[in-house]
Amino acid sequence: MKSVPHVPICDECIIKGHSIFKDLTTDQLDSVHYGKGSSLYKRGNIVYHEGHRINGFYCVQDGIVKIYKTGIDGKEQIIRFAKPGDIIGFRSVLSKELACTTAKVIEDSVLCFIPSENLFQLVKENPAFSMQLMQLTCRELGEANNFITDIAQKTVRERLAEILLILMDTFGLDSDKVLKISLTREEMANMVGTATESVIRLLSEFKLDGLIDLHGRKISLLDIPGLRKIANM
Amino acid sequence: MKSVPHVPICDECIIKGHSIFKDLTTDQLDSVHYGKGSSLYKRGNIVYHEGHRINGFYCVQDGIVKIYKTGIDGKEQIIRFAKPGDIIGFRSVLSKELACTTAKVIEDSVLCFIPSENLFQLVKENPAFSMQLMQLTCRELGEANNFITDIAQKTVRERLAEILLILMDTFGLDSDKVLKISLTREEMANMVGTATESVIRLLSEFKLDGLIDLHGRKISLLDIPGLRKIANM
DNA sequence: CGCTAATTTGAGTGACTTCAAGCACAGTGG
DNA sequence: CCACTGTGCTTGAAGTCACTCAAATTAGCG
Repeated sequence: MKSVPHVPICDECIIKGHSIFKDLTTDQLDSVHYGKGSSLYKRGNIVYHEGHRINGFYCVQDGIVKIYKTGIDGKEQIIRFAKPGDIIGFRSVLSKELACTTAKVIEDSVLCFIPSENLFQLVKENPAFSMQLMQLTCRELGEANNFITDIAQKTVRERLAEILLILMDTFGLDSDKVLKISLTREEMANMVGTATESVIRLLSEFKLDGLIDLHGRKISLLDIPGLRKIANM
Repeated sequence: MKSVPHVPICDECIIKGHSIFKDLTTDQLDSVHYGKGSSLYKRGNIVYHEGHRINGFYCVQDGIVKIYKTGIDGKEQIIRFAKPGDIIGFRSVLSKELACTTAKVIEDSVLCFIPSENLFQLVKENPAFSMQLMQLTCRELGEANNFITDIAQKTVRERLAEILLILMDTFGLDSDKVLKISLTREEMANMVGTATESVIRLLSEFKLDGLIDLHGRKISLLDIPGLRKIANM
């Protein structure tokens, strides 16, 4: 990572409008802005490491960050992806625990770092901000519970179809119905909780059934209702 | 459920000391106390239903409540158990979503119901309380992430051993090393995310290996290090 | 410098194995 | 007596292993 020539101004940040920061006063937004640092992270950079202490959280200004846990013999379990406007690392800051996940950049990113004290100060003086933060964690918790149920009850095939649809909802499709996020088959396997080979096999099956089309990492979702049916949603 | 003859007084509630309520002023505790209702719930009673709106949350005064989601063809996925001092339903209240889980009493319980407005009021006027609540949800989120990784990567055998240890940590053992919570094999299966038969078979295996002892629903944990080894912890 | 050669990384396949689900049925005990 | 526990047997989904092939990176070198 390296520092960014032009530090993005929170006040002007597109992120402001629809994020947890939307209830901050101009003064509070300024305090975030002046307290923060911004850095450019290249693909592959680690933002923070599982088990390490972090003394602040990050706001994704640009790029995509993969949040994952490392399980048995180093196998990754991807928890979520953070895209512009999302914040990462706040869970560990708030609960005052060590980071329980690793954050790795998968598309060159600009991240703003906001120190813990700043966060705690805002919670103290702005109840609306606290509510936003709480709602965010509660929504994430709800999603985590859904995922637990899926992973425990659905087949790999169902989960893979579901993940494709979730990726579509999160990152969208471009003109040719191609998913706007590029993942390796291994990463997809680490989301679904299966082996890389199984993902490869199932994706070709989906292609054979006319549900999707494959060109390397480009995956086009051709038959969304069909995928939804397989995913049991 | 039926109303309790003697409404437990928050001020005197043992729960107060170690719960999210510990930072409330006497006035605030009073407001919770006078705004709340208490009811006795018998085993099998449903406290709230997945998909329904709930206009408040519950504090478990006594008993055990099972929190679960209903997945494909009605199969339960147990998310957690709530014991005295725990609060349930707050996730949906805070995120202003419909309940994403069902809460069912598995040991006769006394639950205090605290209306949403009351909760929002406290968040507004007591930042320390907000912090407690946030830390609670963040810790739960961390646990959920752990569970996702486990269920995605560990075998049923490993998960079952782990669940036994988690139940020990949560509910403790009595004099004879017997787990202080009584679950059906099906409920254990619904925690682990497996079939009832698999739980039965694995429990007998564990017994054969001298790790546990079985007397109906009474499960004694004989060799905790052994279980920990199997669970990969 | 430019242009192969060498290495790495990811996608894809086939053969084989194994874990665990599902079904059917037999006890059993509150 | 019905819900729960327990057992045997079968089958299938998915994991593992062992490769090939293609593309992308890096290194080597005249």
